[in-house]
Amino acid sequence: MTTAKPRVSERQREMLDFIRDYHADRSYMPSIREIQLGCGISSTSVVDYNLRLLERDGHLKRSPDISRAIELVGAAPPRPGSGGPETLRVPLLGAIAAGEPIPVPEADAYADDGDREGVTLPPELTPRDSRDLYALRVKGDSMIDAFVTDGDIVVLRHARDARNGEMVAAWLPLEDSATLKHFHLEGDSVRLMPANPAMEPIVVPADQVQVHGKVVAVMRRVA
Amino acid sequence: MTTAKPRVSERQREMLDFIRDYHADRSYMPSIREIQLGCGISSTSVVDYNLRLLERDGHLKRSPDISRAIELVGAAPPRPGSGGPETLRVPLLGAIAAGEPIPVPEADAYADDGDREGVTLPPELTPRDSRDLYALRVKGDSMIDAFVTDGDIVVLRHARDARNGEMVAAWLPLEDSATLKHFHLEGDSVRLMPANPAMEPIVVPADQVQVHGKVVAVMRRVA
DNA sequence: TACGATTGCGAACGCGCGTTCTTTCACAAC
DNA sequence: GTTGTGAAAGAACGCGCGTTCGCAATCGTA
Repeated sequence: MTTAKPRVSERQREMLDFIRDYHADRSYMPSIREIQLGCGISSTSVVDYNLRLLERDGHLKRSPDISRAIELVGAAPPRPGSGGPETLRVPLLGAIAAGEPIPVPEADAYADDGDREGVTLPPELTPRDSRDLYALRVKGDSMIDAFVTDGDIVVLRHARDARNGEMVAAWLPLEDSATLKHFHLEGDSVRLMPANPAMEPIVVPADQVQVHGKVVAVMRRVA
Repeated sequence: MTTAKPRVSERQREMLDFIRDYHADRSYMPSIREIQLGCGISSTSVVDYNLRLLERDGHLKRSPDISRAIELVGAAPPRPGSGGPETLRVPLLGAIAAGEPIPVPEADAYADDGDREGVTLPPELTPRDSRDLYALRVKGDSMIDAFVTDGDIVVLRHARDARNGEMVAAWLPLEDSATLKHFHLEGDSVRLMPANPAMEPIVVPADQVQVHGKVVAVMRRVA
């Protein structure tokens, strides 16, 4: 445990408990005003103030301007197995490169565990939620400035959307191609940043891009 | 399982998948407009319409007038099992950064397998010769152009020399510090290239540099 | 062909809810 | 004393986002 978590005030402790309980009960998060009411606080700004501190100390994450966008980071859902360092096998579904198609990670890809290619993910690289993971081999240097280069293996989690700045596997239906890019939603259009100064960003209407997954880990074997 | 769940349309299936993935990723729920975008639907009212049907059929629960107030009723999917091919455990000996000392990988470091930190190396990253391996955590961006950045874990094989161009952990006895650099032997002086245009290469006589190991693999966990 | 039900589309409307600005009070530093 | 800082309070402000209403397209049934 490397998370540095200084003093939590009594009030912050109560807020964390409330949020945890609320989220366990419903499965969505409470609003600031609900936290205010649930903890007997007399102003929303106090809730905001303490949430800000809790985020600074790594107890939770917030997405600005989004309703009920609180993520609790501390308590990971209990792993089903014991406690030991387990490795995870994820399917290696193919390659991804600028301008080349990639196979879609279908559900049946997880079903047959046969001789399909795969990579083993060490626990150090395994995210908290280990579902819907798959791996792709990187072709080309479109993400050269994001420390991802030709031949790397990227591990992705299947997702249909992304937050700004995240590295995603983006599918362009019109061109029938997919790339690894940084995702930026700007109004109604999406900008895909190649993270390579030699390459142009791609800007398309938001409905002409489909996110297939977001990168959660990178592995490389140096010659 | 007593839930009566009639026909789910293709679109509803997609929406359920999207919501599930979204909630697994963040821990809050998507808004109607996010579902619209994520599933390629052209109107929010269509999303609302289908959510209404999904709620009627018991696939989820909604709280009216509350943002992102969707509850999935289905059971959480089981975690994928463990079990994989042979992985290799290598000791994580510390950190390496421009201008900071690193501990020397001594032989006894491998001896005690106790509570010293370590990383698990998947077979895909394991070199043919798996002896004398150790790992370091990268501090700083001195190798930013070599696709290695702050926080990465580099796996090295213990070595006292290197060929030109290889990435090595170099020890400078005079400064009592070590760095991750590209190694270049030129006559009887050594040039250590930072692979970062903002940083100056280091040129020193060959007897003032000591190679400690060469990088054989890189691992990174993306936030 | 007619007609209602189903499904989908787009655009307002209006509350939900995060954010910010101003004030206040306690306490420590100088 | 003055100054600075952490904690709290209350009130607006304004975008986020669920909701609703009008209207087209498709389909089943008479």
